[in-house]
Amino acid sequence: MLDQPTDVAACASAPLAGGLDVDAATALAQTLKALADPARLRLLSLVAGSSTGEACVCDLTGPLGLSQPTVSHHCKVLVDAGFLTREKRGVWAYYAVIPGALHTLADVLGSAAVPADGRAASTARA
Amino acid sequence: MLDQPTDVAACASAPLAGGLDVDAATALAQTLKALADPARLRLLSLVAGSSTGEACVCDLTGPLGLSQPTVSHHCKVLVDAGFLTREKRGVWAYYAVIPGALHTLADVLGSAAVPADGRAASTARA
DNA sequence: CCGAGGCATCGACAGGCGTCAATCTCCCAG
DNA sequence: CTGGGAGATTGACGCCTGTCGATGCCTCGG
Repeated sequence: MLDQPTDVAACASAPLAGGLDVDAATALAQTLKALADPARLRLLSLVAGSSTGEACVCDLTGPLGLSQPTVSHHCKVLVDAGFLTREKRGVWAYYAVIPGALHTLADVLGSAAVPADGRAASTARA
Repeated sequence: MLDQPTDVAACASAPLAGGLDVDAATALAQTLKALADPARLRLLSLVAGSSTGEACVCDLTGPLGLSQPTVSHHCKVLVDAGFLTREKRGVWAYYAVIPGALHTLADVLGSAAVPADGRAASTARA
């Protein structure tokens, strides 16, 4: 299978123009970047696994082994990325996972995972 | 480094011990971090959308607008994360997406995203 | 009204990561 | 055997980010 001597221009001829455009890739990367952190993954898991489905910052600092400002920062990132909701009740701020947020992301990744043969991915709108 | 929880027992009684453990979270975060980059997302998309399902580095530098070392670096990251395969044929190195890699990741995220009603993913499924 | 406590914000620091220029290695063509 | 080209590696630089201590805000209890 090494018979493309004349077609050596394969490297330069294929336009390869498909795929996500720059801003779509940037947006998806930012969403993924919000999850690409052990502390935030564990934080999400703790909140999701809570008996009431929500947790305040002081509940998370212990299990996570992080300081209160750091936990607050991670919560803000996850809220900003659309994975958590923040509800201030009295002195405490309760965070809860947004149902379907992770599933939506999983669906985007799964739909992009069908290369099949006819360039299925392309612009897989979010 | 690892501090010992002094058991402040602040506001809630729930110990919140569930969730992913540290190493699982770290591993998943590392996989996600490999995808959390616009250049790598577009690279994957370009390779997956290629007519032959594979592409060499010199095919990617143009569409990505990145230098050859940078593209090679991103390819290495994706190969290391289990999203791409590398096959050296002659002078060129052809990269192809591993079928099911993205789907597996999507499945992990999706399964963790089903809190159903109470606690869901991870441990303690009663 | 005043003290206490939870949380967000600020400033600072260290580490990681993306990027490129320069260089090296390897393989093929002649 | 020699030249050329593709790709990987190295070193350096700058930006981004995770982390913490200190501090301010805001709400509740007394």
